[in-house]
Amino acid sequence: MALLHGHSENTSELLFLTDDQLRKGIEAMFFAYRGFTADPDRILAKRTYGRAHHRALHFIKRSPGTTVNNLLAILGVTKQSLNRVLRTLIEDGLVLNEVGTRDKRQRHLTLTDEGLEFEQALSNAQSGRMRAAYKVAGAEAVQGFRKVLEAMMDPELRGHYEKLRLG
Amino acid sequence: MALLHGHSENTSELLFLTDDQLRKGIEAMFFAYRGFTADPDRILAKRTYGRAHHRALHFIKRSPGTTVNNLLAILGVTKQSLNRVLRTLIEDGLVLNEVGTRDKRQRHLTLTDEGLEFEQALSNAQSGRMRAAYKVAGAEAVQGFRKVLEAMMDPELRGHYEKLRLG
DNA sequence: TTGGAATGTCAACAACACTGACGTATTGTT
DNA sequence: AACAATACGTCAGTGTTGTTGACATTCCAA
Repeated sequence: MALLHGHSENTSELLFLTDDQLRKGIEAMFFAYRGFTADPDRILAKRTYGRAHHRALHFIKRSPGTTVNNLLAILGVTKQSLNRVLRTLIEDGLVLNEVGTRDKRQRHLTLTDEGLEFEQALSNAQSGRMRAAYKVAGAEAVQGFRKVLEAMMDPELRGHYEKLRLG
Repeated sequence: MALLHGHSENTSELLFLTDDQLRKGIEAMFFAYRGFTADPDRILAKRTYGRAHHRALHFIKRSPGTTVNNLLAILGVTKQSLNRVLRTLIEDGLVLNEVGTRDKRQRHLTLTDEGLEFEQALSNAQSGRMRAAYKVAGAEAVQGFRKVLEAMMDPELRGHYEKLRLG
């Protein structure tokens, strides 16, 4: 590859693309994701809930009144898997399931007051660590952090991510 | 909080610590991690392996001759869980399990040629996407990316991460 | 009215994690 | 030599989360 270019870029500016740098990035993602989920996991365990419950609560809060199908697309799981999670959340009174008015096939999902409260606890735990990390790393690093993450997403998922940013 | 300081920092330099920015970071982590694991997952599925196998193979390759206890500390799972994975990898001839010479209680784990080959395929798939993301984001962004991730790790896990960097 | 889309549900299964208990070497300590 | 601790493996049971496949219901739209 170095033979294809005569510029000095290859030895000085592209050093961040070496196998070693990529491996470090991979390992950083692995260890960081563990930290990323550790705090909410502790809260979830008290209720015999898991990360799937957290994810559902998060995206229902972000898009109140969202449909099951929309949630399926964002979460990327089967309807059977999501349904199991939603059923327990509805039974436990954290999520409200209302038949659509325009299209009565659709179910619109909303958080109840208890659901909002629980989601807030999870969110606080997770964003607490994120805030600490942001503070340590600084504003510039945060920009780079998000830039790389966004480039790493599947294009289809990036679409969902962008859409959420506007909401 | 803004009341506690008289500087202009609070409105200009600390805007990256708003709830909105933190939420975006959280969602970016969620969607990016999906992309991060998508490619190796496809390869693993062909063998009825999962991410646990990938992780074991990765860290055994990184630290050839590592012991079971060391791997347990890095992966953060129970020995029963790791044992299930290691057993299949050993049975399938991807991992070598040798009794220690200095301490015969320990088992030293190494990849066989076939194990190295399979790990390489997984690694190529994963680092391919990482390389593409790095290229798009640029060297500076990559620095920030790693900085934030490292700050997000549990201190104990960061220790393992740092140790691996030296190896 | 017929076809298809959205949703829900039942059953079976697998990966991966957990706890708890027990067994077997081996090593270190008293 | 006796005992405790360590390293590893294993059996049994449980739970979350994901999967496929099949089938029913409700409802919109052509």
